[in-house]
Amino acid sequence: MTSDETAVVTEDVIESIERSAEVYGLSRSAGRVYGVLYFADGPLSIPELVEETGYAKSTISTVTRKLTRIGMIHRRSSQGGGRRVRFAPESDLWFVVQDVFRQYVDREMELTQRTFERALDDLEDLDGDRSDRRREQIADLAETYEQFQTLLTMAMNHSPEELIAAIEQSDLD
Amino acid sequence: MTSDETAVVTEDVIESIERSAEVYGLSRSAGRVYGVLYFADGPLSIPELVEETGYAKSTISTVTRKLTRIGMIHRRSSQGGGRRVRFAPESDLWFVVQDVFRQYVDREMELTQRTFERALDDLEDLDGDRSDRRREQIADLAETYEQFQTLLTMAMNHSPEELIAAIEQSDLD
DNA sequence: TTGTTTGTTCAGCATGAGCCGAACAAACAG
DNA sequence: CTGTTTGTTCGGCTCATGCTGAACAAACAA
Repeated sequence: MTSDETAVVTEDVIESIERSAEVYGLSRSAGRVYGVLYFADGPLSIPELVEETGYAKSTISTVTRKLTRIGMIHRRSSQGGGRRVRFAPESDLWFVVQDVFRQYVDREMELTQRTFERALDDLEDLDGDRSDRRREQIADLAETYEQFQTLLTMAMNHSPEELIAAIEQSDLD
Repeated sequence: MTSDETAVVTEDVIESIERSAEVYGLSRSAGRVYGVLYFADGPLSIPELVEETGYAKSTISTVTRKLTRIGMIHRRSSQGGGRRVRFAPESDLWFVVQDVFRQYVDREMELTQRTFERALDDLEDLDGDRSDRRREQIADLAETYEQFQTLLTMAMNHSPEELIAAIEQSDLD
């Protein structure tokens, strides 16, 4: 731990990353680990992360596994041989968001739409004002949901630059 | 509680709404309350919601307050006079999303950007390789974040139809 | 071999959120 | 006024989650 005038400034930014991590459903420790790795001079091992973050070894082990699974950090394993594993941050966060979306949200939305479709099928056979109203209500819900789904799927297949350009372009009309 | 052949089908849809509510950071009970109101024949009072959902009165009171605050349901108060308050669902969910975003996420992101700017200012005065590297790293982060911010802000100022059309249009190039 | 370092797993503790029932306040009906 | 209905607030319970320390396994060094 060498003397470093930039440490204080960096600390503020890492705390900000911590808070953002929490907003997006990760733990504070996960944000801290990512932040430390982001500013590190190279990949860090678990003991080094323990030293830098102050968290227990077990916490670092769990957190690094989770962050690796969602692609926010990467294992630079077997570098220089040995058992020692090192972690490096993924700097393209948009890529991470897209990947997480594809794994979780997308699946959930498809399941929901399937439920709507099945409900509409079941109502097909029924007569009466009530079932007519239900059909309409569920069809409305399904349409809104499908719109969200379409929008998010399209967003996940483009870069932020492309999306911003597309919307700006359409605003010129 | 009259006999209703559509109840079974509706139940599946409400459960689906419950799960979606959880995904977006609300409680299961909040999803249930919204679902019941969505399919109700008119605004419901707290005792009626207790009857329909099975939750305790205190839970309904808390949940309706929260849903009202974020605009997912509305108080149809003082209808027919008296103290009895009734709740109706907001059917335009995109509107709700936009509103919640403006209140919470937007504020959080602006705060984060302010932190980045302050950090860059502080680093201005320092010399040396390390502070040069820090400046670059933080500038990268800030740029990514600003891109997200821009994108989301733009999304919040358009309808889903407009957004989908804009992206589809740009895909034709 | 024996000792050291690295990494994982697991039981236990603390904290926070959701929900409940009870107590309370407010409005109305008789 | 007394009793009933509606709505809010609060203490307490339960469950999930983050974090820890300790025990364990695996690789290396002596």
